[in-house]
Amino acid sequence: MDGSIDDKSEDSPSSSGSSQPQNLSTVVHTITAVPTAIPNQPVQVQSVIQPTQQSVIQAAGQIQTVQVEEDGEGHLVRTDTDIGIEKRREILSRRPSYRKILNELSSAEAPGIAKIEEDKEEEAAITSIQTTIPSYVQTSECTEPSSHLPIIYGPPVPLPSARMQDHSKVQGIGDTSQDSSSFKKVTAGQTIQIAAANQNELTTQGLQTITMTNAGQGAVTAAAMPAGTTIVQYTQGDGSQQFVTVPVSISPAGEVQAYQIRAPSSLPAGVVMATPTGITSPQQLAEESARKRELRLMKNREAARECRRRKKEYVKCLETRVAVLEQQNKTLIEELKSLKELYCHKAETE
DNA sequence: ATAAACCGCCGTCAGACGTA
DNA sequence: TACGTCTGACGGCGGTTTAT
Repeated sequence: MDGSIDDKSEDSPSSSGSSQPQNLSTVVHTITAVPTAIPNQPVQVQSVIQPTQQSVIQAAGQIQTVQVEEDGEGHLVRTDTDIGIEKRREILSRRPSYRKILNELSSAEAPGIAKIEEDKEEEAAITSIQTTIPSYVQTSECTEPSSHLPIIYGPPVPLPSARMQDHSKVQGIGDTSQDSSSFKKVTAGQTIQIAAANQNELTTQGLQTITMTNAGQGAVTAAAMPAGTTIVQYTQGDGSQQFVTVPVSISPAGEVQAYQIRAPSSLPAGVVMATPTGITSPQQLAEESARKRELRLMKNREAARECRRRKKEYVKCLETRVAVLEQQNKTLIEELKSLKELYCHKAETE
């Protein structure tokens, strides 16, 4: 008996994600697993547990050491030991974020597997990849066994340009200079060409045009848009349209007061922020607070979206894990059974 | 056909937590 | 300590299913 229970072929249709199941536990050498959501595609275990092998299973904030030992009589005995009560308390006190959980899963089970990128790395990844890979493709290997893409968590909407964010100041509506102190007045409704420090970068990756449309004049339907706000529409390099709400005061002469449009790193992807200069009146303060609220809501919207996406992925990951563990359990039971039979048969012959 | 139940998604709020 | 982020909870909305 070589410990191999299932001798399925290596190229089963569901084996595309063999790298992922390997990460699930060090106990099982090669497992081909599919989420329970896919029926009639059995989880395959090609090489099963070895005595005295130890694995750490981390899921849903639970840390457990699974120790499998041979008791000297051919019986496999599993003993569970906690990894530090402190640690467990720490985990139970506040559930870690889905990002953290997935990161832990990834790092504990597969050093090679890509982790969920941190925010800074996200931006870098977005710069290089996001514009070419649709967001729905960018998913963890845990949930998409067939995917060999790195885990990249990005916003659903491609960025205008991450590099633009780095430059951080696409400034001076209509102003192509790099001097942030010089802002020019423009007339509402006109199309503005935005320039960056490196024009080539901008035209190939980022913003191309911005059209300022005065929502108050009915040019654009803007429900629940605070008074004085204006929708800034810009066209991305891929031709898709993006909209940003910007508070703008129109002077009697029909001029837009100077605003600095920038994209601070703290903002969600695709969001630029307009900072008014020289606001003093109560009305302007109210507008400013309304703008801040809009911004906050926008960011929270985005955060909620991301949170839900992570949660979904986490749940999928857990489902996969359940499938694998169930199969593992089944295999162990079968192995125990066969060993018992073998033992009994041996005892009879002697 | 239609009302009710169910489900999934979304936006918002509140509170906990992390960080500069 | 102020601010930003994350996430549970809540309610609304639209689509689908089911019973009548």
